[in-house]
Order: sequence, then structure tokens, then C-alpha cells
Amino acid sequence: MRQSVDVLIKLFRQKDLKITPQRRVIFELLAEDDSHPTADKIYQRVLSVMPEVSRTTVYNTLRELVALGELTTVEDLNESGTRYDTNGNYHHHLFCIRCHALIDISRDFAGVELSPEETAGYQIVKSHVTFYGICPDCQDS
Amino acid sequence: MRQSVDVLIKLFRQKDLKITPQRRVIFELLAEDDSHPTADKIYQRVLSVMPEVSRTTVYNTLRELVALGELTTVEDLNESGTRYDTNGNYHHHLFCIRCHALIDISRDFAGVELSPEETAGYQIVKSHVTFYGICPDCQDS
DNA sequence: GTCCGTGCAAATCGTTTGCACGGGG
DNA sequence: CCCCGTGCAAACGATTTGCACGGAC
Repeated sequence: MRQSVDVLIKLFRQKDLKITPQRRVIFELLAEDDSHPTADKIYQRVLSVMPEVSRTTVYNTLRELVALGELTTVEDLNESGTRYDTNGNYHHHLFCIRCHALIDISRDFAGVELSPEETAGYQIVKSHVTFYGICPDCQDS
Repeated sequence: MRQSVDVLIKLFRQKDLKITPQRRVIFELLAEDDSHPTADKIYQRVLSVMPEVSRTTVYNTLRELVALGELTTVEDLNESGTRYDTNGNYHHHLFCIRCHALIDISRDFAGVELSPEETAGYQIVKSHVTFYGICPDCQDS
């Protein structure tokens, strides 16, 4: 994840948001997860550490983290269930069309630009590339 | 849309799928719509022509068209409500982050390729570029 | 002591499914 | 005349919301 647990805690305190045991666990799990999990996957992982947690709390905390810019929702997949991106740096994606694994591609692509005629008057903000493929595991089976 | 109404009707007949008045209306609306509408938008448009139609029928027909490859679901947006793409040719997208207008970019981008080291063993199938921007209308307001 | 966060249950939204009836082939 | 397609209502999965209670500060 972009930020360590300590930094997230400091940020929450700074914004007058409270640090609860539930939030601490969620922060810890996110810090070591780069698999772009769904809210429910995160909930399941929290459950295995803290069995009394509520789904609502997980959703609330994820929403809070997105609002603070510490987490982003993955935009380039059409899956059921939003996946969260813990990588705060600008990057692209490589997606397995079989098992839905998703990994980051952290570099720029030259030439991905529109000429003035192509923009149709749009003021371009950013661009994003998604590669679709079949991961090594899925090629075997 | 990729196919004219006549071609879709012929295709449905060929697959032993029946041509009903409802389906005919849906075909006609799609043939002249390149706005990447949602199922509900299409339903509303069908309603204005044929007020007794059911939402289910619209969903069923759209699903059928996707199965036949005559329609694709837009994959690079994270919106509530799947949007449908009537453009059958390979293309990219330019999306207005304010009003969610979506237009097609029908050309290739050189250099959008991964080196063997970057693919992590994935067998690449295709790639898509999405541009995010602000459309002329939204720049004014 | 104050709120904010929690956690339940219920609501919501887009979509799918079960099923009886009617119309297209 | 046989089925498939229709259309209602109910089921569904992901997420949000309302609300009372308890814990972080």
C-alpha cells in the first residue's frame, strides 16, 4: 500500500477520525495486500483476525480511505464488486481474463496521446492502459 | 451499431430466435445509438415507442445480443449500470469525468506493448486505452 | 462527557430468475 | 401446435442507510 499503518493512523488522527481496533486491522491488511481485493475479500480477511467485525464497518472504512485519497477503486474492469487499488502511484493494469488476477504496470507509454482533432474538444486529464491476457497459472490448466 | 436492423433480424432467424415487435424496436434504437447507453436508458427509449414493454425483455434481448457478439459491454468504466457498446470494431474510449459522456477513439497507438520481462508470464490478448477528460459542454459550466 | 464509529437490519440499485400465459415460427 | 419470448413478481449480490448503543478522545 502507498502508506504504512503508522502514516494512516497519523492521518486519521489529524482529520479527527478515530482509531478503532477494527480500523487498525483493516489498515494492516491493506498495507500488505497488492492483489486489488474487493470489499468482501477484505472483510473475509478481517474476519479471520477479528471474528466480531461487521461488514458495514469494513465498507465504511474503505469509503473513508478512498475519500482521503489513500485508496483508489479500480476503474478498468467490469466485475461485480469494486476492487481496491493500494498502489498510490500512477500505473496501468494487466488483467487475467480467466482468473481475474490483476497486476500493476508501473511505467509510461509514449505515444498514448490524442491530436487536437481527435479530442473532440475534450480537455484531457489523464489516460490509462489496460492489458488483457492469460496469466501463467491459467495457461497451464 | 455494427449491424443494421436487417442483418440482426436475419441473424436471429438463422439462430432460431424469434423476431418479436419488442426485439425489432430494440434493434432499431440500437442501430442509431452510439452514446453507449445503459440497459435502463435503452428501456426508457423503448418505452417511449412501445409503452407496454417489460424491463425484463430489454435485459433479455441485450444479453442475447452480447452472446451473439453483436453488442459489447463497456469494460473500462466503473459506473453503476453496465453500458453497452454498439461499435463492433476495435477502438478505445474518451470519457467525460463530469457528465460521463463516452466517445470512441478508432485508431491504434504505437508503443502500447509490454516487453517480455513486463508481462510476468502473461500471454497478452489485447489492450485498451481510456482517456479521461472534460467534454466541451462541461468545460463551459 | 461528546461525538463518532460500530453493527445490526432494512433499504436500494442493477440485474437475473421462476413461472404462467400468449404469440411467432 | 409447439416452444420461445414476454412480463410480472420475487430473488439476488453489492453497497448504503437509519438508528441505538458503546467506546475513543
